[in-house]
Amino acid sequence: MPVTIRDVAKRLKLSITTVSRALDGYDDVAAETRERVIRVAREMGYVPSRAARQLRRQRADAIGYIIPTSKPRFADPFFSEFIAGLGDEAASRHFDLLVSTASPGEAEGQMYERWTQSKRVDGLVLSRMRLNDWRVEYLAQMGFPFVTLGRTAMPIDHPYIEVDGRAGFAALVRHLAAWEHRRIAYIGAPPDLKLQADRLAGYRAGLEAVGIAFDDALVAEGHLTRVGGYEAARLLLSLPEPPTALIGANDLTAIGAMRAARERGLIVGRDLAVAGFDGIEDAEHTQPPLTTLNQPVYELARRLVSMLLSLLDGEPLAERHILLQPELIVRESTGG
Amino acid sequence: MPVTIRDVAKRLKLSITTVSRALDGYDDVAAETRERVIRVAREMGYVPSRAARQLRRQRADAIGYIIPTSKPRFADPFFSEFIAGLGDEAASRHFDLLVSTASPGEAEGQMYERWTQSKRVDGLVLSRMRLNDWRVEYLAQMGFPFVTLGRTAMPIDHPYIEVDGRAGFAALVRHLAAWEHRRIAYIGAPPDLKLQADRLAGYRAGLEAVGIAFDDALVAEGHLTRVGGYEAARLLLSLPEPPTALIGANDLTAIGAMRAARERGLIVGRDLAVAGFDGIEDAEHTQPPLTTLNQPVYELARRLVSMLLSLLDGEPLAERHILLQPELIVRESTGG
DNA sequence: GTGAAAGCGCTAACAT
DNA sequence: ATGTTAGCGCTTTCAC
Repeated sequence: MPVTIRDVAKRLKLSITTVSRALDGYDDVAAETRERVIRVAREMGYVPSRAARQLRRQRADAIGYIIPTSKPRFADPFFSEFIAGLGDEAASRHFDLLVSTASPGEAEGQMYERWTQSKRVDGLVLSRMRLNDWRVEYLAQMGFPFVTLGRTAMPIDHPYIEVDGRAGFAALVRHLAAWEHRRIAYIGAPPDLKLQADRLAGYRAGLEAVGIAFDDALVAEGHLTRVGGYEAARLLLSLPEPPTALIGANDLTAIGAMRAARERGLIVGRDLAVAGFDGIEDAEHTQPPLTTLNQPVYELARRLVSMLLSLLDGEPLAERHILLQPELIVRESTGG
Repeated sequence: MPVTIRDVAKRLKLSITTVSRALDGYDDVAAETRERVIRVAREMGYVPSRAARQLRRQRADAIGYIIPTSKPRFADPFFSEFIAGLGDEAASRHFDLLVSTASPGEAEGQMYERWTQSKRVDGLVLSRMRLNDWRVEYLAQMGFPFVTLGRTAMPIDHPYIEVDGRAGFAALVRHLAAWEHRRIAYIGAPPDLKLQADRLAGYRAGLEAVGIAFDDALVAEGHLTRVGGYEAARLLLSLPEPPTALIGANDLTAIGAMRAARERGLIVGRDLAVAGFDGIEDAEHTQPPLTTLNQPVYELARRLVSMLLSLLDGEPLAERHILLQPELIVRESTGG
């Protein structure tokens, strides 16, 4: 039913080879022929069959991203923006983006296997890296192309972009200390995540830099969710000596913490400083607006795809490892 | 390099035909043979090539969703949840989900064309329907399978699920009127959207039901975004006779409106009632928590995919048109 | 119950 | 500069 390259060739009284090459812009077809081919192909509404091309070229012209989430409602705006970036960059390079969700666990492994084995995708983008990440091990060992947002703690080399959570949180702690905060709490992420190791290290480094002793009791674990932040903050705020400042591992955590503060009758920005990480749009609209460390998620995503596609094309990467600094955006939630 | 059906056949000393049929569970292979085939195939790590299968069967085993958004940062959690639902249901049925973003306009048309023409996907899911939606026209005319979240105003029949915005907003207005509100404002969506027509109609129907005259001045346009809601609310609240209640076409709009209220020194829930639509998670964490009309986005998405896949399999749909009622969730933002 | 063979639509050696 | 040919890996008649 649909127009094939054969139909076009027949109409033009050319071989399908010539048509194929003309369409792909090879330079061994006469300029005039090429133009005729292109014109007629368009007229006839010819669209190359992806499946045939893939089968022949052994390449899917698609990349994949598996959203790492545990809940059906992965309400983190971070991912929305990330996916938008991935999709836009991929589309602009005529690649498809396959998306799936899988919580870390068995099903996750199956997804990765399915996509890599069946060559449904030519490359993968990973995010929310674990310190010890079997995905990296698996893909590296398979020789399957991938890029990651963030590193692991493993010695396996691969292209990545990382946003410097350590430096960011250290700067944030110094900022809070400059406002006379001495009891600064940290609501972290699950301990197996690289970002948790980094951000916690940054928090500790910041404390040390300003001469505040690290206090175990002021560190809690959230789940990078509003609810996680809320619950952790409730505990921290009910301490005999509650903190005067609260840092969330991400903005959602901080937003949840703000709610806990309000419920205790605290005015955020006056009685309690709160800050997060990510720079999601919500953070501008909270009451009061949230101080945060901004990372350019959309751009990050585009750049990652760009790196991945270079990898696929066998082009050398200008930069294989990119470290970006998050930008401290000070808003009312930390006083002022 | 990868194991093909040929390798498996050779190892088993069977024809590829038999292997293929055994793997697909046909009943004309000896049970014993089938088991051997399946076992050996697994042992050898055989994974069928998608491209080959697609080419042969003329079917992609994939569905597509183009996120309708105008900005790079499509921070609406609605879409996150929707995509999660689409992806999960698709994956559970062994389909891929292709995702792309395109703002309504020319690029959007190209995306739809690309996906339908190249048979990259077997079916499409549409959302955020327009009253007059060329996408529906185009796909219907092409005979391309699709399902939609929401209807259009056109006479073209297709499977859809719709959440009754009209009934929802009518109920919401009645609820507000019961709390003695007489000046109820509505911050709508762009006028070409079906949901806007419905929700506005519901608003008007609600007013009429409780005997409040419709007042043009109390209707503003947002863009279904926080910023849109914020700006519209600023205008409305600076009216000589400002509203005492504010309905946003969605939760983001309402959240933006709450911010505008705070900036004017109004206490939401006491000086001003605010309500939205969607039931996104943010709405539970605002200050105060937001009254909203909840729609089960994740489930909707799964059901839409389920409908679409039935369509692709030529199965008759149990229900071709589904109308669901949103659930009014009353929280503190509307007093109480 | 199993196998031989054709062909999905395309690309890329290898002619000419 | 253009054409011939051989598959890519799979499914599916059609024989046996």
